[in-house]
Amino acid sequence: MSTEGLNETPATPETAPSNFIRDIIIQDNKTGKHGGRVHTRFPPEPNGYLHIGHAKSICLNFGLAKEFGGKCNLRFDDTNPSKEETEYVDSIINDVRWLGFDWEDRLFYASDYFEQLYQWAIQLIKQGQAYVCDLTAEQVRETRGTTTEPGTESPYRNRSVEVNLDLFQRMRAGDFPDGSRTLRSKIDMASPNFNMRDPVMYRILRAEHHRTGNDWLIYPMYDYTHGECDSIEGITHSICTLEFEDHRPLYDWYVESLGIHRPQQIEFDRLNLTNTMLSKRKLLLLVQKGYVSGWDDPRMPTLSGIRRRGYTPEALRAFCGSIGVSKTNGTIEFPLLEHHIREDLNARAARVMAVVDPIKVIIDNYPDGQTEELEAANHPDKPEMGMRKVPFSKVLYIERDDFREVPPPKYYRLFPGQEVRLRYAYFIKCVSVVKDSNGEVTEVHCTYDPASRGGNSPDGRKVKSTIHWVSAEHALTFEARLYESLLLEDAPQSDDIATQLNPTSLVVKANAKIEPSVKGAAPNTHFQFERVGYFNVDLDSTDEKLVCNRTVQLKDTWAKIAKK
RNA sequence: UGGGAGAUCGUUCAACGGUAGGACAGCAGACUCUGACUCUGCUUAUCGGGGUUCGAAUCCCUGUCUCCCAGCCA
Repeated sequence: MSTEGLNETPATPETAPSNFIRDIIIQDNKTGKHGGRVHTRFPPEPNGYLHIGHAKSICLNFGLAKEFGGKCNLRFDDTNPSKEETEYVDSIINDVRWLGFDWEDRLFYASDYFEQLYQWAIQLIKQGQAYVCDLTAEQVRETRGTTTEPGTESPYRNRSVEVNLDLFQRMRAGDFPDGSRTLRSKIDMASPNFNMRDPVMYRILRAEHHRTGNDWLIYPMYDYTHGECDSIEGITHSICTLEFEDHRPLYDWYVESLGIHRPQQIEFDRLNLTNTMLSKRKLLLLVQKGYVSGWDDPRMPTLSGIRRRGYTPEALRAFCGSIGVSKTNGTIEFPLLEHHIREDLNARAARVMAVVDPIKVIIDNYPDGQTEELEAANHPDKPEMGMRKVPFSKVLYIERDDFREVPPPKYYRLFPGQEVRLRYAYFIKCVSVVKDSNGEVTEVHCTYDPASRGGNSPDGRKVKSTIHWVSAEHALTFEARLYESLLLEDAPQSDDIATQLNPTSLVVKANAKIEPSVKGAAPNTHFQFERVGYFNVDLDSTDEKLVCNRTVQLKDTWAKIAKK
């Protein structure tokens, strides 16, 4: 045991907190398995936008490479042109970069290797390990067998090498219609692993590819492609998610049959998060059906959505580092993500006063028409972030929730007879209220103590509460977009997305008020609206109209007390 | 049902035959010009049953439960 941290051992690969993949790499480096090299890759298919689940994989792959002085490639797995688009390629490049990772000059595409893959397919045909099959998709399915029964061999399985070579060449040349033939691996129709029952390597598909256009009429399947791409790039550790465990024997079969460099496939559990969905298919549905405004809707778990919401790459990286890597298949609680964004923003975001749901306060004994400027700190713990001036006058707005005509137990904000502090300003005491015909309070009348200017009374008098405010005359009106989780707390497990959506996932406050100092703030500037939450300036903001997104609420002890 | 993988506080990750620990969440308190932050303390776990061992979360056997697989998707 260490002696009270006297000679603290520096963190080494052996002593730092680890995970099973890191352990494998450490072990491999010890045995010299890959010559001490660490080369990983992040291989998305460009068929949608990246989400937080991908962030876990990105941080893992790039993080491991960085830690061990290795490299990590960005490679697009673009073997199915019917689903892939340049729009997705661009967004993925942008998102990985935003997350803070650099693939240097190693941006690759599976489609870069189409010709090589084709040549290797010919090699497998020549080795008697691949054949052209004329069965239809339906027939292939019917002959695949079941969990308990072996499949039956294709009648085309034993064609001669010459015939196979000719047919395969003609598949490429366009002699046959889509779906009429495939190139299959000759492995084992009786294997308990379905992936080994003569898997399809190539299909005939007349679809325009986002990079190769109409050059190809046949496209390689994932299983045939992935290991070889890894091999070409010299990947040492090919990290993927759990559902590919069953594919590993096939991955190995291809690189071994071809006699090329064999990377090691390692599977880990994909990220699951409560209160949101991380399936590309469902996210696409949300976009298509208009439940959200787009892939970058701030409620979306996509990197572009979460970025617009105000999450930072630093927070996301910290989150990914904290969730660990295993094969357990668990679900992370959303509050852990919120914890990390609060932690990051608490350290960096400038404080500002904004009233999201305003109610008018009139200081009866404050001179009409008078304005003064009060000093406010931009950050309570960071004097280097400076001070700013906040205008004060007779008519103010405070948060509606900060006033109660009849205070509940333990409520110590403003109510008739109660004295509170206006942050950085004065002590005020509520003396009366004005109501409209519905009995709703429209004005709260107070008196202030001029001696308490700046926020403290010379007589040492204490107040229980400090509330935030803006001057009605000086405040900017802005639109506050208040977000909650996309899905209901106890969302029913079903494919019907509509029934799972949280109806209050977005609440727009069009008449929110904010101190004038924020005027002109650039999009994506982060603020803490004191006592309310962390917000950032939305892309929709213009010079005339400020729009802010609530990134995350501040922790709210009062809300818990009030609930009891 | 055949194959593959997994099971440790509420959640998640660690402990790699030698004191079950951290983070988040929760609870209680201190501090506070943010009911924020910070700080202090507390609650709670080795899936069941056998074995091996001086000693088992860890090794062995057995049972149970959960996840993945029968695309010409990735």
